[in-house]
Order: sequence, then C-alpha cells, then structure tokens
Amino acid sequence: MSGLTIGQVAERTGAATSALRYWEDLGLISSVRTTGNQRRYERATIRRVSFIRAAQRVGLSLEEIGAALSTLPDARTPTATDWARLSRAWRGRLDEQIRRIEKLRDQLDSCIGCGCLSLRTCALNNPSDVLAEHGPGAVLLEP
Amino acid sequence: MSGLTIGQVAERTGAATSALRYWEDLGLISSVRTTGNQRRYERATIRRVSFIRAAQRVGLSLEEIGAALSTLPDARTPTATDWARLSRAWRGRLDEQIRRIEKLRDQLDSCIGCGCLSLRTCALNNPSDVLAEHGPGAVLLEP
DNA sequence: GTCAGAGTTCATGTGACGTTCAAGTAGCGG
DNA sequence: CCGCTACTTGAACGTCACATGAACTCTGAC
Repeated sequence: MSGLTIGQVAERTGAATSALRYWEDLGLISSVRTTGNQRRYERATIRRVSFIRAAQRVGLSLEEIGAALSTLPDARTPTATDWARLSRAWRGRLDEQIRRIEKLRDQLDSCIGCGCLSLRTCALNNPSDVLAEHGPGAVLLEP
Repeated sequence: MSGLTIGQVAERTGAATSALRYWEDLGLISSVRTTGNQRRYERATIRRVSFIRAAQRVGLSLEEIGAALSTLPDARTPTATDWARLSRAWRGRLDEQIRRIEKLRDQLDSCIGCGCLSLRTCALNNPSDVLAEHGPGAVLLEP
C-alpha cells in the first residue's frame, strides 16, 4: 500500500528496471526508500514514466525530456492539461523527421543506377542542404 | 602520388579521421602504410566511404554495412552497377521509416488534449501494433 | 636543417541504457 | 521461527559509433 516497487512500475509501463534506476540517477523520476533501502514509487510516477517513453519515441534525448519535466508544477500532481501542453510540441518534430527522410528517399530514387556516390553532384552523397543544420531536431539522422 | 592521406579522404568524404580509423579497425576499409607507418588510401576508397556514410543515413548499422560491402568483388574495383545494386535495397527501408513516424504522428494527434498517457487505451502509450516487432528495420525508433 | 601541420597509438569519455554479480530483503506457507 | 522463492540492491562491465586528449612521430615546404 505504501507505493509501487520498481518491478511493478516496470510491468505497468513496459520500461526495464535498469532504465528506471538510470532515469532516477538522472533525476527524471524519484522514489522513497523502504527501511530495507528498496525503491517505492508513487502512482503518479507511472504517468511520468509513460511520458518519458513516449517522448523518447518522438526522438527527444533524456536531457531534453528532463528539461520538459522540470517545467511541471512541483507542488501538485500534474494534470492531464499539464501533460498535453508538453506533448503538443512533438508534432512539429515528427513532421520534420518525416520531411527529412522523404527528402533522403527522393534523392535516393534519383541516384539509384547512376552509381555516382563519390561525385560532387550526387545529392545523396552531399545532402548538406538537408541535414547540415545542427541543433535540436537533427537527432534522428545526424548522430 | 602513392595514395591519399587520411586527412584527404576525410576532406573529400566529410567523414572524421577518427571514424575512418575506426572503420578500418572494423575492416570496412583498408589502407597501406608508408615507411613511417602512416595510412595511404586508394582512390576507390572514397567511393567506399561515401557508401558507408550514405548507408548510415539510411539507418544501417556498421555491421550490416560491412555485410553489404563483403558482397562486392574482391578482385576488381567495384563498378557503378555494383554500388547501385547495394543501394537499391535502401528504398524499402526508408519507406518503412516514414510509415512508422507517420503512424506515431497520427496517434499523437488523436492523443493531444486527452492527457491519457497512462491509460491502457492510449495508442501513443501502447503502440504495440506499430513498434512491437523486432528485428531489422526497427533501429530508428526502437533502440 | 628547421618547423608547422598532419599523422600515429593508446586511453578514456559519451549516451542510454543492458547484463551480470554476490549479497540483502519481502512475503509466503508451514 | 524456518525455509523458500521472487525480488531488489549497488557496483562493475559491455554495447555502438565514434570524440577527445596526451604524447609522440612523419612529411613536406622553405
């Protein structure tokens, strides 16, 4: 009754226990300890963990996710509106990812058969116009 | 005249010298050494490196790229046709990546505002039908 | 012959965890 | 209270694809 074990949170969210411990080290989630030093999680942690996993799927780094989570209210348990506010920003991110890959695919179509991989004129080999910009959003195809 | 230095290959392909050394450790590319133990690359290496970088952009691991490269003829310098054969398989891969992200985006649209992240019915939170399958092709969004 | 710049090996760091280990803990039946 | 199984702990090491830095050597222009 005093909280969820790490195994229960893992089962309910689909996250590995090793990931949960790692995220706690990074400060993304928190727990209280039993007298025997085991972690116990609040029920609200499940929603928080679900958010983290969804955000990862969208392509955010844990650092970015932590920044987003830090904008949640400290005092009260976050509401559905709080979570929706954070999720809204992902839309553009996904659109951008799709745009990038589509461009790469189209370039590939125009390149197959020419074998021009090493030439200066090959768009697939020199996609500077597509992927050169750095910063947020480039995580997916520009490591 | 006796070959390209690692810096020249890096400049012409856009790959970092550290990456070129790493790929050589893995056997993806090869070099000959000068009397002073410096690497010298054949001109054909530029095309090979370009292929590696393009393949990475498509989402292949270095292991997969190595497998593809090993199907190239050992005896002669690969032709444009050889490279085109390897590139053709990427098309479906990119299509699949786009399909995945589009599905995720559509789910996000239907989820924003509901704040249902922790509920069993939320498609974004339970995308088992989209991303559950493992194996090749899942590299991008399923780490 | 001098000197900058490019090259060398080797060790260590990164991100986001996964795996493995011995040792400790929880909760159950008997 | 004993024993059993399942679970949890921290620490340490592995993964992938490199980046970075230290300390050194080679090359090529002058």
